[in-house]
Amino acid sequence: MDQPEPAAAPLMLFNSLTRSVEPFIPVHPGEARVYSCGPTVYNYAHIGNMRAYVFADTLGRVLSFKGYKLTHIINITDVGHLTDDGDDGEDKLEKAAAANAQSIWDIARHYTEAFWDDVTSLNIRQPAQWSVATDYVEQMIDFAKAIADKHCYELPSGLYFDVSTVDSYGALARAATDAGEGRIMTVEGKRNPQDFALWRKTPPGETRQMEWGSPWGKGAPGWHLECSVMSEALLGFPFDIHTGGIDHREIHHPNEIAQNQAYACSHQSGARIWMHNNFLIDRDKDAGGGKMSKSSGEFLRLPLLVSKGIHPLAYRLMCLQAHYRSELEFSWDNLLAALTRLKRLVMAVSALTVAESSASPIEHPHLKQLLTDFDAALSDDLNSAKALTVLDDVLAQKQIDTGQRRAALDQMDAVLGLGLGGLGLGGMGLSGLSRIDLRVRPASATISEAQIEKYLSLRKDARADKNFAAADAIRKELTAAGVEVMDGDPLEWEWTICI
RNA sequence: GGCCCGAUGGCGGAGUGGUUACGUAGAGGACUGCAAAUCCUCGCACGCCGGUUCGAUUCCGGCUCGGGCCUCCA
Repeated sequence: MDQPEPAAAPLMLFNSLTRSVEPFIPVHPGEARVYSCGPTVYNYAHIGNMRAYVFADTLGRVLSFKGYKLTHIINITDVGHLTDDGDDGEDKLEKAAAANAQSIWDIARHYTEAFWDDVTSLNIRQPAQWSVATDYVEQMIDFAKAIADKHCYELPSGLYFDVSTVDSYGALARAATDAGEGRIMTVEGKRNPQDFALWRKTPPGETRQMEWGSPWGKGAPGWHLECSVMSEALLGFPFDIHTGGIDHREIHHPNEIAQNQAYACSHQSGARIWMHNNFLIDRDKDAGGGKMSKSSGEFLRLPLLVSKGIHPLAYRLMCLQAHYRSELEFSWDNLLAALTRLKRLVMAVSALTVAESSASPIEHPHLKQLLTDFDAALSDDLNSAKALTVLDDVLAQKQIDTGQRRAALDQMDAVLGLGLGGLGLGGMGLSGLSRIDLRVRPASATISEAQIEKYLSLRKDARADKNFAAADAIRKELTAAGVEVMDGDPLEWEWTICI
């Protein structure tokens, strides 16, 4: 007697525009087109920054899991980001180039590559395209030309967008339209405090490393323009989902929407759904705690975690344990807790041997139910925390055939991206994580692995001779060297992580 | 000053009008020469004060505390 197939849950997503959870209805049937605000490559990304890309990746993986043909764009901002809001502040990249006596293009390339390294480490799938802002300057000029007459005005410092020319400016931010006692810096001649630059002119007598000719003089595009232009060029208006950090909800995305409305001669915002991830919070900061930010000096980068012996996917798991719209507290204890969980997951998964005949399709009714639960959790505005508990549940069903369970886990890990299965790692070509991959050598370690093996071999002999005093002495030495001995474990030893 | 959000066990973090996920830490057990690792089992929480309700951690109001945005930030 066949059970009816459980219906897949409709994908529900929180739309910042309406501040409510809405069904995902693609603009183009069967497709999902997503644009994510990417990094400004004037500095390294800290782990808080990377939360945004873990989130965007999770969204993309869920869309793929639900059967949509995904086109994901992430931009690289290599021009146009100012050090202040006055629209006449220094360009961050120009500033960084000057500080390091390097070409601005070298700076951008260096930090872009560092960012891509982090993306790879976190098993974030490659987007359809990394759109680089400086490749689109001509299109930005064309875009600005198209809206200049009706929506813009020129000042000595540049071309400005008049926010009063579009409907309901700032609706996304839910901000009051009058400036009040806001701290927006004024530029002489701006019509509205919120007006922003589409084009920033190079001040007379100066030359910048990055500047282009335009109808408004030599200069560089404003920051907001690039996302409007690249999202339109690569995805077309309207597209499905625009993502970014929650900080963009107040300024950058409202400005982007205003430009899109002007360009499309429509009240539509360009994207149907705007999604924002919340911040990673670091309470332990000297300055009393708060969100991580690049401008406050020291910050945590992924390679620092790795240098302490923590596998980067532990950070991914830490992100997945929380909802993307919740603030997430960073602490080393937390990260280590995620690392332990990841280690146990990897062990449990690798213990599932696959008999050739028993893999997919999944037929066991309980496993089918668990897959349905997994789908329901993620379809409920990406509840990855709950989805992870379903994954645990699959591992706990010891009475079910291991091949069947392994197949179910592979499907699940295709969405979670934790490198568990090895079969379901869409796009990355990473083979499944093994226990030994998680044994990351800390930078502070001084003992070589060959030495460790030698000690362990000596200890094994001592134990065989029941010379426990000698065995314990060797273990003590290894402990002092940051090596934990584990006799009953096939791995035999592990690095001790010191924070 | 304006706008907005949050408060769940030791820590982190889901969720819910009535049996309160999960992880990690902790306790007990198995295993071990011992320890570790692993496995099994088990405690432990819904900021304060009112209101609505048969019943509130969950809904409403107030309070306290914390955080975010209004500068650059994911």
